[in-house]
Amino acid sequence: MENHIPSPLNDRQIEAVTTIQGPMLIIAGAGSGKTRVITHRISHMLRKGIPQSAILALTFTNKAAREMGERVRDLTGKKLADLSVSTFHAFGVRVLRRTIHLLGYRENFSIYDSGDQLSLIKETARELRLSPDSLDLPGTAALFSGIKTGRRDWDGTTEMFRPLYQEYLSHMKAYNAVDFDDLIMLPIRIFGEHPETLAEYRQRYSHILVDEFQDTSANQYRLMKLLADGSRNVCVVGDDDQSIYSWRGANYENILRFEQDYPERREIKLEQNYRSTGTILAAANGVISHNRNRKTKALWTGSAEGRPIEMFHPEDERREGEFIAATIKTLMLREKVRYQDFGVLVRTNSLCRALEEAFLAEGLPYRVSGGESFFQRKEIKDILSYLRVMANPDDDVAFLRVVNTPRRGVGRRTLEQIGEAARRRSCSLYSAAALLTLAEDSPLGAGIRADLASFLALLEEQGKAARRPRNIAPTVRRLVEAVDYRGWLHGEFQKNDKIAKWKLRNIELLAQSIEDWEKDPENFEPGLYSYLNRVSLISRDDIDDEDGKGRVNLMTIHSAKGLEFEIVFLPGVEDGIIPHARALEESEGDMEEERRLFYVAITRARRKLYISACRKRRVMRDVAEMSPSPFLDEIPRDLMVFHQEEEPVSREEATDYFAALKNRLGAGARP
DNA sequence: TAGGCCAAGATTTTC
DNA sequence: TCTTGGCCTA
Repeated sequence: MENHIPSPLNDRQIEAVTTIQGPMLIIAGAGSGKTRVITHRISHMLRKGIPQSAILALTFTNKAAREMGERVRDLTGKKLADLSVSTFHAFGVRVLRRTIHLLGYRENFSIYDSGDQLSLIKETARELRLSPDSLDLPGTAALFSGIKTGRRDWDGTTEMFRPLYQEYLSHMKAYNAVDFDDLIMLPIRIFGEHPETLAEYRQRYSHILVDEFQDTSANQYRLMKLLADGSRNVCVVGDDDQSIYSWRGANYENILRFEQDYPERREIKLEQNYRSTGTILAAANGVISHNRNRKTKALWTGSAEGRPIEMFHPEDERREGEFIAATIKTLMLREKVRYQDFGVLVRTNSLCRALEEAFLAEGLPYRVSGGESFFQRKEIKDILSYLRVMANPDDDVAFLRVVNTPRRGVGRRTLEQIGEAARRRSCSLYSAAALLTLAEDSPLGAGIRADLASFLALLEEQGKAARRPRNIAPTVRRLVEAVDYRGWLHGEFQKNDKIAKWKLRNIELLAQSIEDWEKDPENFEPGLYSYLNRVSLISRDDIDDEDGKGRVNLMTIHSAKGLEFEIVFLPGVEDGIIPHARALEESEGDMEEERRLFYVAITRARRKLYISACRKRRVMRDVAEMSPSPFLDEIPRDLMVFHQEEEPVSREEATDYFAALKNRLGAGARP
């Protein structure tokens, strides 16, 4: 059997791949070939005769799930339609699609993302007459999430928000809506309250695998354990040093918990790094060794030292961008590095802008993952909200979003009246609106009643259409016409016609993507509900992977986890950015998480690492003096070379330089 | 009562 | 820089 396994796997890796019964903990250091181990392990299981439908692999991002699925397919040469590789949240949705009725929800439930959540909290606060300035919305949302998932409890300072929370919950239930936390919590509840359902799932999934285990939350762990305790064939793969999602409830102590819960486990440490040069690894080790809460491990590499890490201190973020763009161009010419082999990794999305400007100016093709996702764009959310109301008329948040977009004369007063009616009858805004258009004693004027009535009729009619098989995309196109979204956009952006055109194009792209999805022969469930479920979980990194070739990658460190690049640039390595000032405010322990983040950033690089820290930086409206990140002191000095700030190379000079270089190379002459 | 205009405030990371 | 909320006008 073993000779089916490609030779480059080392002994530990082979052990990790071939031990498929019983619990297993794999501690996989950065660059230790983790993904290969996981994909080989799955294909090994398949070869051993474990049916694909019995395997459940859980990951963190859609991207990771998709890549894992693809790799296994490549490895086995099979389609594997029954193999479950998905994110925890997507798995939660699948469970809920089948079982949510057990909790009294209907199957057309809406999934609220954080934006929807914020609008609901805001709306609820308004109803409760809470003064809006006493309310820190994101903070409240974080509190609610903490309460719901059991990470926090009410205390002296938060107690006052309790009624708001209760109200929030009852609204969610009334709207037939769930939030991201619910996608984990509700399956746990269902499994707890309905042992026969749990038994079914245990029966089905005899082999469970969890990737990025250090990022599982306490509840994801519970969910995993519920499923795994049937067979106890559960394999978790993680690295405590790369735990960077504690703000989302991730808890690397799950590794310790796993060791307690599964005392019979096999434990394997993968410590050989196949990715980076000795220099880069030494820098990473230097940094991470300052963390006190970690499992000791010694990452080593057989690779050569490689070249030193280059440090820059540009004057401001503009210079920084120019420097990075120019360096990329130089390296491409001198070392024949391809665009896609560069990764530019930032702590916060806001740092992207200056870099993008520089790349645009230099004509460097780049790809940003992160920032505003396609599905977060206003025009897209508008259209999707229309679909959501059609699917689930009880979804008040979606209703509010579309009821006056494009404007149809429904203003504040009208909405108040609809809201009042809804409260009195405890029904949705949609039903209340329907009622008020008909009622004899309606407080609404005749004009507005007619407008509302035709709006509701439109939703009704298009909703029916959208439910017909493979008819979502045509419905979207018809809808755009019917509400004259085009005319509205042109009106809204009179001064800038380009924006209007661009937004319309986005909508057409959306319609196109829906059409592709509906027509995909491998899509076994092409309905409206399943479409909406699906798009709610699509986040930033999920589109345009095809044309990612030939572009420089610009992304946050968080979204770079699991990826690697020949050459990595880390801009903005300044105190207050990494470690991030806001993160440190929350608690002291977050310093270690920030350090892990920096560690993850460094270990993405295969061959060469550039780090820069600006002296000044624009922050919102004004310019702030910056100082270098304290983490830089943790990198051994002898691994770095410092660059004085040079005059930025102008475009003409650069062109001259390249021309000269080409001449020289062409002539075969030496400098 | 709806919608336009202006000023102030704001954002760490993702499913 | 962009978004949101409040105020004013029609």
